[in-house]
Formats: sequence, structure tokens, C-alpha cells
Amino acid sequence: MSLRYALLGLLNDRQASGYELTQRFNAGIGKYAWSAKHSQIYPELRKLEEAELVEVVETGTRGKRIYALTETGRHELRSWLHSEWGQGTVRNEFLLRLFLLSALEPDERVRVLHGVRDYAAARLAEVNAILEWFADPEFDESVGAYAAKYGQFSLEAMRSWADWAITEQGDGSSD
Amino acid sequence: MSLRYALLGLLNDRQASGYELTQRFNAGIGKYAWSAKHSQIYPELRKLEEAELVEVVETGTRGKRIYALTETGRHELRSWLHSEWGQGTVRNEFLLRLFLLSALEPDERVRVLHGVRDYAAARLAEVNAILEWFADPEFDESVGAYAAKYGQFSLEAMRSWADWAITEQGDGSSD
DNA sequence: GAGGCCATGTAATGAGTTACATGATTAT
DNA sequence: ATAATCATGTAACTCATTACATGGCCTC
Repeated sequence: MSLRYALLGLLNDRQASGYELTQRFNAGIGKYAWSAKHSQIYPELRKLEEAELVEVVETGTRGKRIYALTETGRHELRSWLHSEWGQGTVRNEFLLRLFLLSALEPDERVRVLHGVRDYAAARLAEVNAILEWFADPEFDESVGAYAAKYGQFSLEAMRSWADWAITEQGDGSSD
Repeated sequence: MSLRYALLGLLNDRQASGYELTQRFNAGIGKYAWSAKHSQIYPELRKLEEAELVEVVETGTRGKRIYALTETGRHELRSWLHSEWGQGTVRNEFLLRLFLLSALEPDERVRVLHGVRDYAAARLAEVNAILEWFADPEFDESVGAYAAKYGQFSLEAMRSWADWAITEQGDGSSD
């Protein structure tokens, strides 16, 4: 059901076509929280329309259909956000790899850990750039602001963890 | 393919039956990184056996089959851990909710955020307990040690984020 | 007019969940 | 004997990815 709410949430921010929603899934949300391809998005929008949670507010050239939330849809989204937050689906290949790291020899592990730290640092730079963008007072709050800040905190945590893991391994060479 | 590697990784730690692997999925890995039900695990183990990545090393009463990694399997697991760590599958309902938080009115949002902070704090307590357990010198390193430490870092990040988000909302009442 | 992007769709396949189904062993 | 736990499996369904398919619009 999460895809459904992801779509409702994005449409709550502003109305959009399936194509545009697909783009947005490739950006923030898709990278960090929930991803979907157009082949899943288009049929889901049709279903949401049928359920009257969204409606087509404009049609354009070459079959373009712009969807917007209905009041029912907005209500549905909010009641989901109020429902239990614990333990939804979690699927994180990255963390899975961490769980299995002990399968490597210490020296191999250190090499991999350096890669992780670099990865975290690179992502953190991305997120910091986004946060500066949000700091511009021209925006007030868009969907991404909370998530971006969360990304900053958790990428810093990842980087710190990698540093810890590397020194734990007896290799103190940093950078 | 991740399930496959999750199983290989758990078996690398020590040999196990499908039933036991199912239990382990309900604990650490399943809670934080990757989950699976027995109905998916049993058939996958059969496939892994056919591919000679695992083998049955012991059969017990009532159809019990204990699997162990083969050399091929161990090699497969390691080469996966050496392959590209960037951007695997990410599916995190919790983070999705964060992305969509702006759909709530400020006061509702604060209420939800308090829930998030409490959730993070509770999970952090869990993880800290596990880490004390690992600190016991009787264990050296098992699968979970790196992951648990990562959990500690990232749950602290989540708690800090929630605190930040709550004060950002104009409600400074902490604890 | 060629190539890239906009825009939507369907079909086939694979991954994952829920429900159905069975039966042995252990503890009370 | 009854319930809980051990132990494995299959079937039906839903969710998600990859591949196939079409065509308009815009820029060079």
C-alpha cells in the first residue's frame, strides 16, 4: 500500500502528471525511501482515480493527464500519517551488507569500509547542497525539507560509523 | 537477489535449518535490513542447493534439513560484498512518512514527531542492550556487531532529528 | 530528418506476502 | 490430552522490475 500513499503525498504537495511523479520518484524519495517505475505508477494512478482519491484536473497534448488530490484523498493520506508508525516494510540492501561484513577477512573489510565512508561523505555533500537550497527563504516548506534534514543527520551517522569501524579494525589511516 | 545473499551470509556465520534462518530473519536483520517469510526462505534454500551454493550437512527428525555454505557459496558471498555498494534496493516506510509529513497541520505534526522521538529512544535502548551483550569478551565478532553499532549511530541520529524537528515546530517542550 | 525528451501504456517475469496444509515433539 | 513450538511445504495473490511498444514535440 505504500506506493499509494507515496503518490497521494506527492500530489498533496502539488498536482502532477504520471511522468512528473516518475521523475520525482527518481529524485529524493526514490533514492532514500521508496522507489517506483513508471510501469507501476501509471496503473496505480488509474486505480486511485477509480477510488476517487485523485482526479484528473487537466489533460494536455499527447495523452498528458494532470492529477490532483481529492478531499477524500487528502483525508486518506492524513489518516495514514496518523496511524501506527512502527515497523513498516524495511528493505535496505546497504544495511544487509553491513550485517554480513564479518564474512570478509579484516583487510578486505577495511577496504570496503573506506568505500562506505567515501560513499557517505559524497551523499552528505549532496544533501547539504539541498539543504542550502531549502534555506533560501523563497521556499517555505516543501515535502523534502524534513527528509533532507533527516538525511543529513543519518549520513553523518553513517560516516561516523564507518570511521569507527575502520579504526576498530586497527587501521587508523584517515582520508 | 538480496534474499539469496542474506541466506548465504547467515549460513556463513553458522550452519542452520530453514526454520532457524526464519527466526533469525525475525530478529536483527529482518527488523532493520531485510525481511523474509518461511514461505520464501524454504524454496530459496532449495534453489541454492541446486546451484551448489549450499549443501545439506545433516537431516533430522520431522524433515529437518541443516544447510551449510559450500566453498562456491562462500566465494559467491564474498564477491557480492566486494561488488558496488551504491544504491541497492531501498524501501523504508518510515522515511516515506517523513517525506510526507508536511501534509499534516503543524500541531498534528508535532504530535507525530513526539511519537517518532519516543520510538527512536525505545529502539536505541534495545540496541544499546545488544551492544552490552556484544561487549562481553566471550564473543568475538559475530554477524551482528557492526550492524548493531550502526544501529546505535543511526538511532541517535533519528532521535536528534526528531528533537530538531520538534523545536523547529515551535514546541520546545523536551522530555 | 534525426536524436532527445515528453508522455503513456501493456506483457512477461520475478520477488514477496498471506493463507492453506500437514504432522512430529515437548512441556504442562 | 492439549497446547505450544518445531519443522516444512504449496497455492493464490499482490507488488515490483524489465522489456516491449507507440507516438508527439522540440531542437539542431
